[in-house]
Amino acid sequence: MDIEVLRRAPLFTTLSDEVFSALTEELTEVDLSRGASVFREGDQGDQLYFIVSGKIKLGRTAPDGRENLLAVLGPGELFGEMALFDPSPRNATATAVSETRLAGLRHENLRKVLKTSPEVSVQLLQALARRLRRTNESLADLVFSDVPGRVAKALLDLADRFGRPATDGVLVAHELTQEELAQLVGASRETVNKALAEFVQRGWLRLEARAVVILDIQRLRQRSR
Amino acid sequence: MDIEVLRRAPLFTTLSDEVFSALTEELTEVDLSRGASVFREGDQGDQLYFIVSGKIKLGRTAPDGRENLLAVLGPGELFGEMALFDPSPRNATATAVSETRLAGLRHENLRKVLKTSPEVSVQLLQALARRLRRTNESLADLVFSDVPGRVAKALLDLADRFGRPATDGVLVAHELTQEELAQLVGASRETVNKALAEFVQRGWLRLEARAVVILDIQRLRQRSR
DNA sequence: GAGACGATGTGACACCTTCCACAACGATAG
DNA sequence: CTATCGTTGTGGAAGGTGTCACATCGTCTC
Repeated sequence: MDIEVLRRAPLFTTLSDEVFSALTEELTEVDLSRGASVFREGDQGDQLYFIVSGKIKLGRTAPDGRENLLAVLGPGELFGEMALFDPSPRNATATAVSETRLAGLRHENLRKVLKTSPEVSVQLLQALARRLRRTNESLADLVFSDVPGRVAKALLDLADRFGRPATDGVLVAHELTQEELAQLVGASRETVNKALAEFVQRGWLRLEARAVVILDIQRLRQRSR
Repeated sequence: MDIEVLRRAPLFTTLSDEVFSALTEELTEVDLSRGASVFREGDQGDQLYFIVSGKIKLGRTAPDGRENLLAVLGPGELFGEMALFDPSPRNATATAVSETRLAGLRHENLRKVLKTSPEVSVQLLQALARRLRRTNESLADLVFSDVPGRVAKALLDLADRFGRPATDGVLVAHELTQEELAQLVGASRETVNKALAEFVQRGWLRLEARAVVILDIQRLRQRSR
């Protein structure tokens, strides 16, 4: 188990070495390949997960089968925390977007940590507050922006979190298909594809396999408002 | 200050009498009339609020002036908690929908309580988790449902929280204008008005001044899916 | 290399929703 | 009582998006 990533995660940086090592004893390692699910909507579950490496998408399925992504999370981020405090079934499905390694923590073990080091609860509160803020943001975007605007915003957000400087811009290896990107912004694949094509045609982007290179971040940012 | 409502609120029910009375010493009373704001988007603020009586809407404003409601909250509910843990400006404006009385609690005072009774942090975590769950729900609705469906859903939700049995159905005194209801479901006032008119015409609803009476909750529920 | 299959690119059309326009209604102030 | 202003009720045009339909491309397998 690669504990370095965990040590650096906000939730644990404040912990003393002793508490932290006691905690790592309790962690369960989970490995997933693309498309594999950690849990599904409706499941019972009381486990909290940290992403050690890879990416996880949180999605919901409508009765008619359509899907919608709530978030795409990367290394260092956590999910499944709601099950710990709001005792109802999982309200989303968590699926690996790429090869992914997780560390799982059971409710009872987290309890122990919360007892011995209450500052962890503040960290958890912060994590939840941030997530709520992001979700509120997405909600406002859905109401205010058109599809191209939401695509631009999603790309910028992905760039912030997964982007790496390249020779001619920022490489965003999001590892999502256009179908998944469409589910993330709440639109059809076709419309997203046309939005992307327009951005490419304007010279703001270059498309690669499950990745984009942002060439003109200024214009893209302007279009996202 | 009417402390009965606070005593019953989930956040405080677990507190001992001593801790609770120490806490109430720290509360600030705030009275608002319809349209008055507690805080605005972009404000700095480190206060958490409980609704003693009345209703509060949390809204966001787009650069072009359009508005969008994140939630409408009633007695016993709390808001403004994100400012405590995610140290950035308010990302929403809180406005009274009717005559409203609030109890405000400053960050430093909450800290004190968290120290002496850590179970409060679990309650706060639960409150945030519930809110996140609700927001995720709204997000999915925006993607999956058409405007009439979202209106039906919003009415059912308001009925759950503010409804009272009446002679011929459930009276929902939401106190919102159709404009506000439209902002809540993320649609234009006109479209919402037409959806309501259709429901009335089908005999599912009766409209009253800033209220509705739900006559056929079954059909309405069916339409909301 | 030949299929096969998933992912991507693109056009046409239908439909829902917004936007604009205007009428009707109700409460409040003078 | 009347004028005003916010709210509600409705119709029609314009525009964005989803759906459908197919072509193209790439990768993996045999």
